[in-house]
Amino acid sequence: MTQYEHTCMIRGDGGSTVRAVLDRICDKWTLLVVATLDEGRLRFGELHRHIPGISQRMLTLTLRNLQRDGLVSRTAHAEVPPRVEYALTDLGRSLIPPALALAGWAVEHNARIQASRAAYDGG
Amino acid sequence: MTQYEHTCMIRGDGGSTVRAVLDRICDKWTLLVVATLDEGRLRFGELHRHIPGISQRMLTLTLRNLQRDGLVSRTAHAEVPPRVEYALTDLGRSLIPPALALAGWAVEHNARIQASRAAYDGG
DNA sequence: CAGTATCCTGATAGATACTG
DNA sequence: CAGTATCTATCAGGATACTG
Repeated sequence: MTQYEHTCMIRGDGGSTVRAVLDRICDKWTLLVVATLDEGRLRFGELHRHIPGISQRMLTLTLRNLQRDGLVSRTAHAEVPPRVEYALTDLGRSLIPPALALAGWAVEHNARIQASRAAYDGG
Repeated sequence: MTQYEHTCMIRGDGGSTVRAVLDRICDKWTLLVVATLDEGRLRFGELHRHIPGISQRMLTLTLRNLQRDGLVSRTAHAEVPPRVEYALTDLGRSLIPPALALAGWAVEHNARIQASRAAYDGG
Protein backbone atom coordinates (compact mmCIF):
# COMPACT_ATOMS: atom_id res chain seq x y z
CA MET A 1 0.00 0.00 0.00
CA THR A 2 1.35 3.45 -0.85
CA GLN A 3 1.70 6.23 1.66
CA TYR A 4 -0.83 8.19 -0.37
CA GLU A 5 -3.72 6.09 0.82
CA HIS A 6 -2.81 7.10 4.35
CA THR A 7 -2.26 10.82 4.01
CA CYS A 8 -6.01 11.28 3.96
CA MET A 9 -5.62 11.02 7.73
CA ILE A 10 -3.73 14.30 7.68
CA ARG A 11 -5.89 16.03 5.08
CA GLY A 12 -9.01 14.35 6.47
CA ASP A 13 -11.25 17.12 7.72
CA GLY A 14 -9.33 19.84 5.94
CA GLY A 15 -6.54 19.15 8.39
CA SER A 16 -8.29 20.61 11.42
CA THR A 17 -8.04 17.58 13.71
CA VAL A 18 -4.34 17.20 13.08
CA ARG A 19 -3.88 20.94 13.41
CA ALA A 20 -5.65 20.90 16.77
CA VAL A 21 -3.01 18.46 17.99
CA LEU A 22 -0.14 20.37 16.45
CA ASP A 23 -1.43 23.52 18.12
CA ARG A 24 -1.15 21.68 21.41
CA ILE A 25 2.30 20.11 21.12
CA CYS A 26 4.11 22.47 18.78
CA ASP A 27 4.64 25.37 21.09
CA LYS A 28 8.11 25.95 22.37
CA TRP A 29 8.02 23.88 25.57
CA THR A 30 5.22 21.29 25.57
CA LEU A 31 7.06 18.37 24.03
CA LEU A 32 10.07 19.05 26.24
CA VAL A 33 7.90 19.05 29.37
CA VAL A 34 6.19 15.81 28.32
CA ALA A 35 9.53 14.13 27.59
CA THR A 36 10.89 15.30 30.94
CA LEU A 37 7.86 14.00 32.81
CA ASP A 38 8.39 10.65 31.10
CA GLU A 39 11.21 10.22 33.64
CA GLY A 40 8.52 10.13 36.29
CA ARG A 41 6.63 12.30 38.74
CA LEU A 42 8.32 15.66 39.31
CA ARG A 43 7.75 18.78 41.34
CA PHE A 44 7.39 22.23 39.81
CA GLY A 45 10.87 23.31 40.85
CA GLU A 46 12.41 20.04 39.66
CA LEU A 47 10.82 20.50 36.25
CA HIS A 48 12.10 24.05 36.20
CA ARG A 49 15.64 22.86 36.85
CA HIS A 50 15.42 19.98 34.36
CA ILE A 51 14.37 22.22 31.46
CA PRO A 52 17.07 24.78 30.75
CA GLY A 53 15.85 28.16 29.64
CA ILE A 54 12.19 27.88 30.55
CA SER A 55 10.73 30.66 32.67
CA GLN A 56 8.38 30.08 35.59
CA ARG A 57 5.65 31.71 33.60
CA MET A 58 6.03 29.49 30.55
CA LEU A 59 6.35 26.36 32.68
CA THR A 60 3.13 27.27 34.45
CA LEU A 61 1.28 27.98 31.21
CA THR A 62 2.56 24.81 29.57
CA LEU A 63 1.58 22.64 32.54
CA ARG A 64 -1.89 24.23 32.74
CA ASN A 65 -2.55 23.49 29.08
CA LEU A 66 -1.31 19.91 29.40
CA GLN A 67 -3.45 19.45 32.48
CA ARG A 68 -6.44 20.92 30.72
CA ASP A 69 -6.04 18.46 27.88
CA GLY A 70 -5.66 15.55 30.27
CA LEU A 71 -2.05 14.75 29.37
CA VAL A 72 -0.64 15.67 32.78
CA SER A 73 -1.99 15.26 36.31
CA ARG A 74 -1.35 17.76 39.07
CA THR A 75 -1.24 16.74 42.73
CA ALA A 76 -1.03 19.43 45.39
CA HIS A 77 -0.07 18.19 48.86
CA ALA A 78 -1.45 20.14 51.81
CA GLU A 79 1.88 20.90 53.40
CA VAL A 80 4.05 23.84 54.33
CA PRO A 81 6.03 24.59 52.27
CA PRO A 82 3.72 23.59 49.44
CA ARG A 83 4.54 20.52 47.37
CA VAL A 84 2.99 20.06 43.95
CA GLU A 85 3.77 17.07 41.78
CA TYR A 86 3.18 16.61 38.10
CA ALA A 87 3.01 13.32 36.21
CA LEU A 88 2.00 12.07 32.80
CA THR A 89 -1.42 10.47 32.55
CA ASP A 90 -1.99 7.40 30.37
CA LEU A 91 -3.10 9.77 27.65
CA GLY A 92 0.08 11.78 28.07
CA ARG A 93 2.23 8.65 27.91
CA SER A 94 0.47 7.59 24.72
CA LEU A 95 1.85 10.69 23.03
CA ILE A 96 5.44 9.57 23.58
CA PRO A 97 5.73 6.98 20.78
CA PRO A 98 4.51 9.24 17.94
CA ALA A 99 6.57 12.07 19.39
CA LEU A 100 9.60 9.79 19.30
CA ALA A 101 8.88 8.92 15.69
CA LEU A 102 9.07 12.59 14.85
CA ALA A 103 12.14 13.13 17.03
CA GLY A 104 13.83 10.22 15.30
CA TRP A 105 13.15 11.77 11.92
CA ALA A 106 14.50 15.07 13.19
CA VAL A 107 17.74 13.58 14.47
CA GLU A 108 18.20 11.38 11.42
CA HIS A 109 17.68 14.06 8.78
CA ASN A 110 18.77 17.19 10.58
CA ALA A 111 22.18 17.39 8.94
CA ARG A 112 20.68 17.01 5.49
CA ILE A 113 18.14 19.74 6.13
CA GLN A 114 20.80 22.10 7.42
CA ALA A 115 22.91 21.39 4.33
CA SER A 116 19.99 22.03 1.98
CA ARG A 117 19.22 25.23 3.80
CA ALA A 118 22.82 26.41 3.57
CA ALA A 119 22.93 25.60 -0.15
CA TYR A 120 19.66 27.44 -0.77
CA ASP A 121 20.80 30.50 1.14
CA GLY A 122 24.23 30.45 -0.47
CA GLY A 123 23.04 30.67 -4.05
CA MET B 1 12.66 -1.45 27.35
CA THR B 2 10.74 1.47 28.81
CA GLN B 3 9.84 4.57 26.88
CA TYR B 4 12.04 6.55 29.24
CA GLU B 5 15.24 5.24 27.74
CA HIS B 6 14.10 6.72 24.44
CA THR B 7 12.92 10.15 25.45
CA CYS B 8 16.53 11.25 25.66
CA MET B 9 16.12 11.64 21.90
CA ILE B 10 13.69 14.47 22.51
CA ARG B 11 15.56 16.01 25.43
CA GLY B 12 18.91 15.21 23.82
CA ASP B 13 20.60 18.54 23.16
CA GLY B 14 18.27 20.48 25.38
CA GLY B 15 15.61 19.78 22.78
CA SER B 16 17.02 22.07 20.13
CA THR B 17 17.28 19.52 17.30
CA VAL B 18 13.71 18.39 17.78
CA ARG B 19 12.57 21.98 18.16
CA ALA B 20 14.28 22.88 14.88
CA VAL B 21 12.10 20.28 13.18
CA LEU B 22 8.97 21.31 15.00
CA ASP B 23 9.62 24.89 13.96
CA ARG B 24 9.64 23.66 10.40
CA ILE B 25 6.52 21.48 10.33
CA CYS B 26 4.36 23.00 13.04
CA ASP B 27 3.27 26.13 11.32
CA LYS B 28 -0.27 26.32 10.11
CA TRP B 29 0.14 24.94 6.57
CA THR B 30 3.35 22.95 6.13
CA LEU B 31 2.07 19.50 7.04
CA LEU B 32 -1.03 20.05 4.95
CA VAL B 33 1.04 21.03 1.93
CA VAL B 34 3.30 18.01 2.36
CA ALA B 35 0.34 15.66 2.70
CA THR B 36 -1.27 17.18 -0.38
CA LEU B 37 1.90 16.82 -2.41
CA ASP B 38 2.03 13.17 -1.38
CA GLU B 39 -0.72 12.73 -4.00
CA GLY B 40 1.89 13.64 -6.57
CA ARG B 41 3.32 16.53 -8.53
CA LEU B 42 1.04 19.59 -8.47
CA ARG B 43 1.04 23.11 -9.87
CA PHE B 44 0.80 26.20 -7.70
CA GLY B 45 -2.83 26.82 -8.57
CA GLU B 46 -3.76 23.17 -8.06
CA LEU B 47 -2.22 23.24 -4.61
CA HIS B 48 -4.09 26.44 -3.92
CA ARG B 49 -7.37 24.79 -4.83
CA HIS B 50 -6.61 21.58 -2.92
CA ILE B 51 -5.94 23.36 0.35
CA PRO B 52 -9.03 25.24 1.50
CA GLY B 53 -8.40 28.52 3.25
CA ILE B 54 -4.76 29.04 2.38
CA SER B 55 -3.83 32.38 0.87
CA GLN B 56 -1.48 32.82 -2.07
CA ARG B 57 0.95 34.48 0.26
CA MET B 58 1.02 31.66 2.80
CA LEU B 59 1.22 29.01 0.10
CA THR B 60 4.21 30.79 -1.41
CA LEU B 61 5.94 31.17 1.94
CA THR B 62 5.28 27.58 2.92
CA LEU B 63 6.56 26.23 -0.39
CA ARG B 64 9.69 28.40 -0.22
CA ASN B 65 10.54 27.10 3.23
CA LEU B 66 9.95 23.51 2.20
CA GLN B 67 12.08 24.02 -0.87
CA ARG B 68 14.81 25.64 1.19
CA ASP B 69 14.89 22.65 3.53
CA GLY B 70 14.98 20.21 0.61
CA LEU B 71 11.60 18.64 1.27
CA VAL B 72 9.98 19.93 -1.90
CA SER B 73 11.31 20.43 -5.43
CA ARG B 74 10.21 23.28 -7.68
CA THR B 75 10.20 22.96 -11.47
CA ALA B 76 9.49 26.05 -13.56
CA HIS B 77 8.71 25.35 -17.23
CA ALA B 78 9.67 28.04 -19.73
CA GLU B 79 6.22 28.51 -21.21
CA VAL B 80 3.56 31.15 -21.60
CA PRO B 81 1.53 31.13 -19.46
CA PRO B 82 4.03 30.02 -16.83
CA ARG B 83 3.80 26.52 -15.41
CA VAL B 84 5.44 25.68 -12.09
CA GLU B 85 5.26 22.24 -10.56
CA TYR B 86 5.96 21.18 -7.02
CA ALA B 87 6.75 17.68 -5.79
CA LEU B 88 8.03 15.99 -2.67
CA THR B 89 11.67 15.00 -2.65
CA ASP B 90 12.80 11.72 -1.08
CA LEU B 91 13.52 13.70 2.06
CA GLY B 92 10.03 15.15 1.96
CA ARG B 93 8.47 11.72 1.51
CA SER B 94 10.44 10.41 4.47
CA LEU B 95 8.56 12.83 6.69
CA ILE B 96 5.22 11.22 5.89
CA PRO B 97 5.44 8.13 8.14
CA PRO B 98 6.28 10.02 11.37
CA ALA B 99 3.72 12.64 10.44
CA LEU B 100 1.15 9.90 10.06
CA ALA B 101 2.08 8.51 13.47
CA LEU B 102 1.24 11.88 14.95
CA ALA B 103 -1.90 12.26 12.87
CA GLY B 104 -3.02 8.82 14.01
CA TRP B 105 -2.56 9.82 17.62
CA ALA B 106 -4.49 13.00 16.97
CA VAL B 107 -7.43 11.24 15.39
CA GLU B 108 -7.45 8.47 17.96
CA HIS B 109 -7.36 10.66 21.06
CA ASN B 110 -9.02 13.83 19.85
CA ALA B 111 -12.38 13.12 21.44
CA ARG B 112 -10.77 12.36 24.81
CA ILE B 113 -8.76 15.56 24.70
CA GLN B 114 -11.83 17.62 23.84
CA ALA B 115 -13.72 15.99 26.70
CA SER B 116 -10.93 16.68 29.17
CA ARG B 117 -10.77 20.25 28.00
CA ALA B 118 -14.50 20.73 28.38
CA ALA B 119 -14.41 19.22 31.89
CA TYR B 120 -11.51 21.46 32.91
CA ASP B 121 -13.21 24.57 31.58
CA GLY B 122 -16.53 23.61 33.09
CA GLY B 123 -15.32 23.39 36.67
C1' DC C 1 -0.55 31.60 -14.02
C1' DA C 2 2.28 32.27 -10.36
C1' DG C 3 3.55 34.89 -7.74
C1' DT C 4 5.09 40.14 -4.86
C1' DA C 5 4.29 44.04 -2.06
C1' DT C 6 2.08 46.32 1.94
C1' DC C 7 -0.40 46.94 5.77
C1' DC C 8 -2.38 45.23 9.97
C1' DT C 9 -3.73 42.34 14.00
C1' DG C 10 -3.67 38.76 17.60
C1' DA C 11 -1.09 35.50 19.82
C1' DT C 12 3.44 33.71 21.70
C1' DA C 13 6.70 34.22 24.83
C1' DG C 14 10.64 36.81 27.30
C1' DA C 15 11.83 39.84 31.43
C1' DT C 16 10.84 41.38 35.75
C1' DA C 17 8.64 41.92 40.06
C1' DC C 18 5.56 40.34 43.48
C1' DT C 19 2.79 36.72 46.83
C1' DG C 20 0.03 32.95 49.70
C1' DC D 1 7.92 26.45 47.10
C1' DA D 2 4.91 27.29 43.58
C1' DG D 3 3.16 30.12 41.47
C1' DT D 4 0.67 35.46 39.59
C1' DA D 5 0.74 39.94 37.60
C1' DT D 6 2.41 43.24 34.21
C1' DC D 7 4.64 44.99 30.55
C1' DT D 8 6.75 44.48 26.19
C1' DA D 9 8.84 42.77 21.77
C1' DT D 10 8.38 39.81 18.05
C1' DC D 11 6.20 37.60 14.53
C1' DA D 12 3.06 34.30 12.15
C1' DG D 13 -0.39 34.96 9.35
C1' DG D 14 -4.79 37.36 7.26
C1' DA D 15 -6.60 40.99 3.88
C1' DT D 16 -5.90 43.38 -0.07
C1' DA D 17 -3.88 45.10 -4.16
C1' DC D 18 -0.65 44.74 -7.77
C1' DT D 19 2.67 42.38 -11.69
C1' DG D 20 5.94 39.76 -15.16
